[in-house]
Amino acid sequence: MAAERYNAPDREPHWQKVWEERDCFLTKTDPAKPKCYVLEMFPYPSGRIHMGHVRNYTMGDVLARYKRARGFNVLHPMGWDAFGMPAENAAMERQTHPATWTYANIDAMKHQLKSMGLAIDWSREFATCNPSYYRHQQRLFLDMYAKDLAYRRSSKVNWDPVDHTVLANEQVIDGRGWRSGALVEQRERMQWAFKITAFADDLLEALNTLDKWPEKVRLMQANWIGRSEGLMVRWALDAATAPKDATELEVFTTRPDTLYGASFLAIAPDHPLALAAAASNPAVAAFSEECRRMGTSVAALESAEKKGIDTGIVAIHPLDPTWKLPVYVANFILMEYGTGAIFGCPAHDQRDIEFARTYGLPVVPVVAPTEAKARARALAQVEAGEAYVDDGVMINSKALDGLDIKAAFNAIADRLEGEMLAGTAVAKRKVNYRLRDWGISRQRYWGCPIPIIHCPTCGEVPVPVDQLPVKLPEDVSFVEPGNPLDRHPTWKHVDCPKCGSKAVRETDTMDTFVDSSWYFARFTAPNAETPVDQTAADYWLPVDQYIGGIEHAILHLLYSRFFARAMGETGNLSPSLKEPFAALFTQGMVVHETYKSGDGQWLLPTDVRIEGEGDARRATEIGSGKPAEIGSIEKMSKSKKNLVDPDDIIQHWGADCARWFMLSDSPPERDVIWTETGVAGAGRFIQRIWRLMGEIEVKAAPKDAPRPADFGEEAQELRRAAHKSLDAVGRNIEALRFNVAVAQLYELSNALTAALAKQGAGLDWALREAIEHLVQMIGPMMPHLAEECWARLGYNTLLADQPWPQAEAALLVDDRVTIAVQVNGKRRDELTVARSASKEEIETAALKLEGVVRAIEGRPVKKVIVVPQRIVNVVA
RNA sequence: GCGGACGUGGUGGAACUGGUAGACACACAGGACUUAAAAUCCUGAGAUGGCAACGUCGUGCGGGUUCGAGUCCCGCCGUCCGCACCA
Repeated sequence: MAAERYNAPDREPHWQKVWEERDCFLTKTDPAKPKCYVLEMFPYPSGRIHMGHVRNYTMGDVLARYKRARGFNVLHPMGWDAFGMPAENAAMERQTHPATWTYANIDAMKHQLKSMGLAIDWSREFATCNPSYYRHQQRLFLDMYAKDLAYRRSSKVNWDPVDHTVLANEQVIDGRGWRSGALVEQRERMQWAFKITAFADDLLEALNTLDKWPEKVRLMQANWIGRSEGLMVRWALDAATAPKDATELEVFTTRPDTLYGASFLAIAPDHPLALAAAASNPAVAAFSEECRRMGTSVAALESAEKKGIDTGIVAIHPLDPTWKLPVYVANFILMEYGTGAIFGCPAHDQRDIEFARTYGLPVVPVVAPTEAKARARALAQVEAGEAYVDDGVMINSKALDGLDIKAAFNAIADRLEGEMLAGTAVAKRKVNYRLRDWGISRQRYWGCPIPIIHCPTCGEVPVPVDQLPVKLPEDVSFVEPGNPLDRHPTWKHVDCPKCGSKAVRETDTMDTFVDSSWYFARFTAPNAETPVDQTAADYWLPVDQYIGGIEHAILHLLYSRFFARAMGETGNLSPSLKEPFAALFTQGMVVHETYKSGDGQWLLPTDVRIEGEGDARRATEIGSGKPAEIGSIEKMSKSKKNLVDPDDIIQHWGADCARWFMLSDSPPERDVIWTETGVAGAGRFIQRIWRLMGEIEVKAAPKDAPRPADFGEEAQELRRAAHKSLDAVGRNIEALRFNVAVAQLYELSNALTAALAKQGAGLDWALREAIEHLVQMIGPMMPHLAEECWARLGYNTLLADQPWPQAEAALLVDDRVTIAVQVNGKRRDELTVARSASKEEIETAALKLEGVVRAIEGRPVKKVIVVPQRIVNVVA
């Protein structure tokens, strides 16, 4: 027999062609069949797929193919998240039009994805930058506008004063514009927003129903929504110190119980009171100006050194009119949260205590544990500059002393709700959310136009539905910074649809997160005349398994959940749907070693040669022959050049090899380290299967041979191994534990290899059965190889159309089990008994074991714990 | 800064609901085949002591609960992710 190697790069295109010619993966809406909608987050068309895509789409593909084999009508589509900044950057750098660049990238990436052999229904493909998609998105916007779910309000942007353009947070580096280098300013602008806060409670509550989502994602979303119950408290301002017309300051607090520990008030730099103070106080104005230069990123604001400035304004404590507190402007107070003002209680808030110590403000503990020692410790901790944030009872709080914090909260709230300031209650209980409305305005060209016309007489006028889509003009230039739509000579000038007078189009486009917030629904009927086809959506939704990166844990997923609700409210989706993704899986990243040349330049893995092992491992720069430095393992990125091109891998090893490696070893939710040796190992396994096929052809029973009446022990053993794999691999694929499924397939191959050397009744039949099962189980993971093997086994059907084989229950349980026997918790021996052995039988046998007798050393046996089929523990 | 996760041999990892830690793979070492190499096949291996039988230690660190802890609880350390205009 010729030991020919399996030539993947030669065979893979063949099977891809066969699948395509036979329309294998085209899906029809068919209510008669059970459905399964498998979706991976669609890619941004950057130009080339990367290993992260390979991993993501392989996982989805395994599940999609497996579910097909299990008899489901599987929807597994693919599209392009095609709007976004990189296309505009490319346009500026290379003088290409964003559309040209994007569509060329889509072509290239589609070609690459096809070479992976994915079981995708390509007839449903769409790109979000195509008017045939965004026209429906504009429709959704108008529907939301009609329901007041889309509205305009003033909000902040990063303004580059040199380029006269709005910058994304990632374009602000150390407070400066990435191109101009100018100090960035915060500016207010009228901007469009979606009213996601209208659903805050529902978005939070419904997290409980998402039992197939990772706990951590639900937690992150819950924290992001940030529901808190607190009190709005109005503080009177000392008229002698306050700016004209400013008589009070309203503060939101979740800890009114600590009011007696207050030592200052702090407001955001853009709080109206701060602006008023700045008008007459140059120092405050200068400080506020400095804060504005921090940009709009919360991370930057909050990790900056805590700073503030005393405005000179004095507030009067709501519980004691003689108690006066200073009002500061502070850089860590956010206008977006609560009222943009807080009262500082240093003893019980870490930020406040740091602030108080910097500015010499009093620190008075008002909560402490009851128990003396714990109280002393808590007070010492506060003394040392660390806030006490745990539970306790009130101290230094007059009438509240001795109450627990919850009772104190209520006592204060009740009292202040009853007291009056300028005719209305001083305080009011309030549920507050951290979640803010979703600002969708972008001052960019390459996005979905917002279908609104601004008329000097009629105001905001929606573009009539029959005039959609509002298409992006094609004749634009990117030589100057700023939004090309804004400076376009004709596009924005239109007549008002209502009164016919001269008006202008909205030139803001939508955040690209809008595009990706409803694409899952569009896939169910990608050519429908309405955004969504009810019948198709009702059948297919929700997505049964959604797979993507953890970096989308909050925004994209929360926005999609919001869209499902908003579309329900506007009649675009069934209101009963609510949750778009029934199950979510977040996969880890693909990481790789980094390399640097002697002069500190990053090197591509293909530019270095690695020699040696362990500590003796050395890298050499191939071009120059000079030694290179081996750096840390990091997420694959262009900047660090630690990239591996999927094309190279597929051309050299084949798609199956890349797929198999992506599935083996690392658990899918964790990072996987891409290594050359790992790919080579996967390549070896492919050849091993191929050789196994050759040997089996000689020794196995022919196709369709009748099942023997009796199996010898060897045959029985192999059959048990095969059927156990069948059961376990199926369960592990369903649970997306691909690495474990892979290990089980290795074990079955080992068992097959071992069985080949044996003889026994029925073994030839068992070999045939086992190899067929192995090939079928490999099918979802390495579909090309599996088809090739299937044909070689004598079938002229497609493996892709075969049902998953049924495991025989009788072969799944062994009648004898080996259990460990411990003495005082340490394993000393083991015992093989009948599965059905009773506790007493096991105990008797265990106590006789040589290892057990030795370990007991003649001591009396105090107790014997027997867990049948598991363990025995002798306590002596 | 805030929020969230993760940590097991030389390496990636496995271990069902607290029940034999290290399955499976990579790398390594020895052997077989070969003129030789590659490929392939067989064998070995957590660390440590011992010729061996066998013992001791061992799941980031320090405590705790339990007959029994990688798994549960408390406190640390380290690494990574998100923070609203990157997608």
